[in-house]
Amino acid sequence: MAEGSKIFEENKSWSRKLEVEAENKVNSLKWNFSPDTEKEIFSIDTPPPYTSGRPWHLGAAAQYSKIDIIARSQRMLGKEVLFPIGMDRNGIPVERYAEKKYNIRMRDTPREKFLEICKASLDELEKEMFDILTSFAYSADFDNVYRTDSKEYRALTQSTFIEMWKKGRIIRGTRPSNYCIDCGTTIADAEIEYKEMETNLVYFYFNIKDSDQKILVASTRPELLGACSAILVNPEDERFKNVFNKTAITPIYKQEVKIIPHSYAKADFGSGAVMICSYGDYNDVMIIKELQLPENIIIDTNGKMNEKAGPRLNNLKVKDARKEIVSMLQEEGCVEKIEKIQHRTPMCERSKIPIEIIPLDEYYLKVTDIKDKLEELANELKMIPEQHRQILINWLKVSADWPISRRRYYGTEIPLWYCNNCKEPYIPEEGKYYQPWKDKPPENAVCSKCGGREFTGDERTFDTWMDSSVSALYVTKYLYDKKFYEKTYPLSLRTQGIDIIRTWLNYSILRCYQLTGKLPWDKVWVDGMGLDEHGEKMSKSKGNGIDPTIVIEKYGADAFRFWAASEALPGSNFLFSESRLQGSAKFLTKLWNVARLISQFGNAQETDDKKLNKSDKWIIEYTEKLTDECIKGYEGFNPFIPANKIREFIWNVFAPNYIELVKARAYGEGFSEDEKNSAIYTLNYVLKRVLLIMAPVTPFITQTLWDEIYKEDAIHYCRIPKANSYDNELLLLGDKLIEFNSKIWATKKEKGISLREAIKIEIPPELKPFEKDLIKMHNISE
RNA sequence: GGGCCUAUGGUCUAGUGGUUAUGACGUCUGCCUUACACGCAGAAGGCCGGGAGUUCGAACCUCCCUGGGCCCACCA
Repeated sequence: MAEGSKIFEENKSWSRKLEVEAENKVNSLKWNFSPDTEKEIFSIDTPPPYTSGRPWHLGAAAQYSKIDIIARSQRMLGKEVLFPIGMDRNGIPVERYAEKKYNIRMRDTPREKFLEICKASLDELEKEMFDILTSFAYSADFDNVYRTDSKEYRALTQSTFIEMWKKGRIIRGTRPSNYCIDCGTTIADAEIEYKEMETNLVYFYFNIKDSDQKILVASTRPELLGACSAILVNPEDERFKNVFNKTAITPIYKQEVKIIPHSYAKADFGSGAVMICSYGDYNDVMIIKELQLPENIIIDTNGKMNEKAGPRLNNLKVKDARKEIVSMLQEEGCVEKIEKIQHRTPMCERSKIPIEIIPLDEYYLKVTDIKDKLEELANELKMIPEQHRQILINWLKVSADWPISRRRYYGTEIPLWYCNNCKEPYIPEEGKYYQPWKDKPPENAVCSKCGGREFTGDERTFDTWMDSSVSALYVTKYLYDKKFYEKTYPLSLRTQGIDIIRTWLNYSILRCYQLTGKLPWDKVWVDGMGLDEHGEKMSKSKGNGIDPTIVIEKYGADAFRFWAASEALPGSNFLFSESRLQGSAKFLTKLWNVARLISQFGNAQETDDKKLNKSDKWIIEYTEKLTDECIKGYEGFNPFIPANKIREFIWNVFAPNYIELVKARAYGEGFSEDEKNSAIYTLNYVLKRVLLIMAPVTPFITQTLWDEIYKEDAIHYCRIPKANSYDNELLLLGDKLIEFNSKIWATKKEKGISLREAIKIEIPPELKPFEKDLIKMHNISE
């Protein structure tokens, strides 16, 4: 050990304790970005994590580790890296968090007060997020954190809305919308998830007008009977031929509805006759539109039936109304039977309750008329890995206009006022942050239609994806610094998970393209998801989530990062495994001990190539090859390659085959000063190189060793040297050397003698250049 | 019903036409060899999901089948 090296004397293994000691140095390095650089610019658009606090998702922490490896490696490859960090702070999750924590209800709390509570919650949670990020040395520009709820960010969101409004890309419409009663707002298709649920399929009779015939209808939504506007039967269905186009009378309500032959009705489902109501599901929406049937809305936005549903159902919740109407139908004696079926139900992904389809007046961002262009863009985009492109394309094919208004509080306000006289919307100029629910419009505001000067503000906010989908514009200062923007947009890389392709990726392309006419990035890197040890998605509700901070405390951040990098190729899902994480920690200890050994020889004098021993030349060639492979991995944003290549090199080549080979020479036992120097020089050469190429993956241990042994500047400010070409023949000879070593070890084992005992064995002629080292290494006797 | 992805020793994972098929974890055996027992050395363990085809040659390319995953549509 290096003389006086306390850290090596006291620590035989790498540990979290040593990381914490290094944290100050590693995390105090500054990563500000300068656009006026001579260097090539590399800019990354990373997901601003939602400010949800602990426990953060272990899979997310692993993904951010990989993203950090990408940023660090690009710096060490000589690029000027724009690596911003943002916090996504808008939207329903924090509102729910605040409601739960303080036991309040958003709509019963004064808006101003509610916003304050949300903001305070976010500030607390945000601190936790930063602590986690810095605990694994996330190296974004923390001096310039952006927050999606800041004035500046919201002004950008609003400006982009205003810009699109002016371009005619925003439409207002009363369309049947996905409505979550719990959230009290419209949600987008992308926010819906489906769940198989058991439900009752109720069979009941309608009378046919002016006849004693009946028709049997089956429905899972009998409470919508009052909104029934038609009955469909299949045109091929013989059972119903005699009632085609006749009029049926709804039970209870006694309304007249037509029986229409339509291919949508499937003869083999239920009774073969389906009632169309406004609105039970998407098909009702389609059919009512297609057949121009009347719309009769009997569910209100509070999730209760209204007076049109009749006195017995009025004011009942949907679920209760469903039970009640079944009783009512039974009282009328028209229920045939009730069947239990499995039903795939659309649910709100946040509140996990079934959505209702209710027509509401909302704003939409036009998508349908540019779907072809979007698909073209999706095909132009460079995707890493390529295979995930299809998820985006599939989604684009089915996506519709995007409803962007939300009836919530904690979000970016829709910057619109309405003329008190004629209701015409007034839209302000871009560039400022507007809060129409509490502020008056700009002083000079005049209604463009009637000249009115009195306005009422819109009280709604935007979908949060309206904010996050312009992150690429915010981090390139689209609104605030034209020069900066021109230097950095489009960005080099978008990094994200596979789970937000249909939201973040899709919406970002849509929005940035509409505003700039370009794709926002050159390439998109899409990672898979972190799963638990059984391959199941981790989630709080399932209780299989793992807190990354606990894992990091136990095994260390570098071990965690190394595990994240080495576990699977980017793009693949990866399973959490404590034993493999432990394996990563063991490898770091291996590296630690390699360094401990080398450090005790001190530094060597510079040596020219000719003076190097053959063994030394060999391992240097190997190191060049390794460097080359790692650089290629980094250039492809693939931390898997360097992590695994370095581990293999250290553990299977360098430590057992090279170090053992030259250890005696490094100690100077029976060798000349030149030979000794050659070994020490080479050991340091290789170690130094390994630390450099490994620094992006494991910033703590590499910095610690760098400081301890080389006492130079921060390793993370260094460049990875360009790989030299390497001598393949010498490498092949080295493989023979490795084989020969194994052969000797196996022979000794066979003979039952210990590794240091002498053995008589012939050294193959081709390995003569290594003879002197080999004799010492294996104690080969004459 | 449509689409996409995937299948490699007990587990996880590399490998895109010619390799004794990679590595990790686990297992077994022997070793505290003055860097490391979180270690060292050795070993066992794979008809590369099944079948057919292309090819001089296939884990790798094509087709079919089967299992797993994801997305979309449908399910009154």
